[in-house]
Amino acid sequence: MKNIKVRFAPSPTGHLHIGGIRTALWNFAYTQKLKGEFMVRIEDTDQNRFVPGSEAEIFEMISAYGLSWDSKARQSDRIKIYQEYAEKLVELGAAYYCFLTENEIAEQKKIAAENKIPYKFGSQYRDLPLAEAKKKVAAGDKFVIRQKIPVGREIVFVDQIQGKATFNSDEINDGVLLKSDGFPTYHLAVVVDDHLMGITHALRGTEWLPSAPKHVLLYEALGWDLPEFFHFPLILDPDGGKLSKRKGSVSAIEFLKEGYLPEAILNFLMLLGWSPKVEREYGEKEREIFSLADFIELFDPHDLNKTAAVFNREKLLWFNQKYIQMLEPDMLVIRFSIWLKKYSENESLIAAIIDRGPDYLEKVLELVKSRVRILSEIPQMISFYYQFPALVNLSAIKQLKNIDPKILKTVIKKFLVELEKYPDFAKWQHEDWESYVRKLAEYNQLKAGQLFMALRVMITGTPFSPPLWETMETLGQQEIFKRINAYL
RNA sequence: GGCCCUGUCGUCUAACGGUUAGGACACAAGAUUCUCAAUUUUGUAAUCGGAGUUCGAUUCUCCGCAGGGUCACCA
Repeated sequence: MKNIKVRFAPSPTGHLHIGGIRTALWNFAYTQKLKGEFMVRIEDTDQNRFVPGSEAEIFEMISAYGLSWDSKARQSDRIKIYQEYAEKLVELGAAYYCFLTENEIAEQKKIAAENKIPYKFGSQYRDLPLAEAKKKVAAGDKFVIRQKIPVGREIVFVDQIQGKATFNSDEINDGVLLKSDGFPTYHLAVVVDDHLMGITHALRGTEWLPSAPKHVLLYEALGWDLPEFFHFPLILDPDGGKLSKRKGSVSAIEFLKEGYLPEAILNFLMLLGWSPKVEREYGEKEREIFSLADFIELFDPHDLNKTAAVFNREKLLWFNQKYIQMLEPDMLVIRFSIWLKKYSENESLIAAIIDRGPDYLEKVLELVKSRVRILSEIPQMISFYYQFPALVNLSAIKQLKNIDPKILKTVIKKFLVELEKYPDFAKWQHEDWESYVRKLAEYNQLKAGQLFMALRVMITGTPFSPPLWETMETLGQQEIFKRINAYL
């Protein structure tokens, strides 16, 4: 069996969509599994939609998500080739020069609409003798090359996911193959490239299924073998339709900015339209955590679902939290530091973090780890470990409502005074802090929980924080003194 | 609207024509607990509707209905 070759073929028209990462993942995984070749082909044949920098971002994102390519190509480098094949198709009678202008076509549509009849494209140049067409071309007439779709033909091909697909050629119109600017359209370029580059398996979204018969016709005209087609379903928005911007990020780079871990996103994405084919005991918990390596081993595009999947952001968040929890402490430090440098704009916090060093950061991160879903939540959560928190009105805290502020103040003062009697308190561990504060509450007949809360708010600036004792240990006595003093 | 595809808990999904229709996220309740989380236990929740085939249908067929894709000199 010959080696497989697949391609991921994005257009540089803006940020790479997260669905593109899924497409790339499936293509990549399949080649990794079968030791094939994975090509990234930049489909930049629309000069109007070209966005500078977008191509570089595509490659950057593929790498950032842990994937890699074996080869790459750019369609704008291959214009000559497409032109040759367009002309060859004309010679073969599978295409023709068309001199209809866009205005003339618009006029056709308008007339159809006025007469309330469905519009069907038709060109009087379809059967113009080639010699005459060439004469017009030589004379400098503007033209496009259109595919000459045969009349009354049934086009049948097999899709590995959708099954046998049958289309009637009469429902397809003579689409443009070569535009008047000399660039090919997708339909020409994809067929020429896939053949010339030796693509064996074409994995792409179902939005391409309706145009697949056009491609089949082109393969046929040129006498080429079809690749295996896999048209997989789209990712849907919770509101229906394609995944849209309104409810959150949609581009690969935005998810990274928000502090999602690529491996978590990959794990989420691989399960959108696919599930592992494994024997399961009835009622058994099913595995959902898969590394890229696991996935490569298990994935087969033939197992892909036919149904579109809704992008469930809650579940993505859950995956991300899981992956953060699974990170070793030192790895979390590294991952967070990289994210911070790249995407955070909180300069003062960044400076403070660098100043205190990685060991301190590691301690701090371990305290917030189980509370973090995405990395961008961390700065807010850890800032009090680095910066003096804002003063809070204690009586506004729910748990401190029915406690006399005077009594509280007295106890807090005692807390500081008593503490000085212990010579080695600078080295106190969290257990020491805990037993000390508990005793203090007991002697003063204060509810332990209330004293804890008061200290928590004074030290951290918020009623929701990581464990108090560990936090005190981490901050150290000097800092605790300063913060509590601010309330006296 | 034409053509094509798809309908299992709210969502992602599992189930040789035979299971009390399973798992995960979310949600709810309990346990744990210094707060918030995390963890853990339990629970609520689905085969779109109608005919047929069959001893038996989530699974096969047909008809409805619903959702999606597509009908560009965009990919």
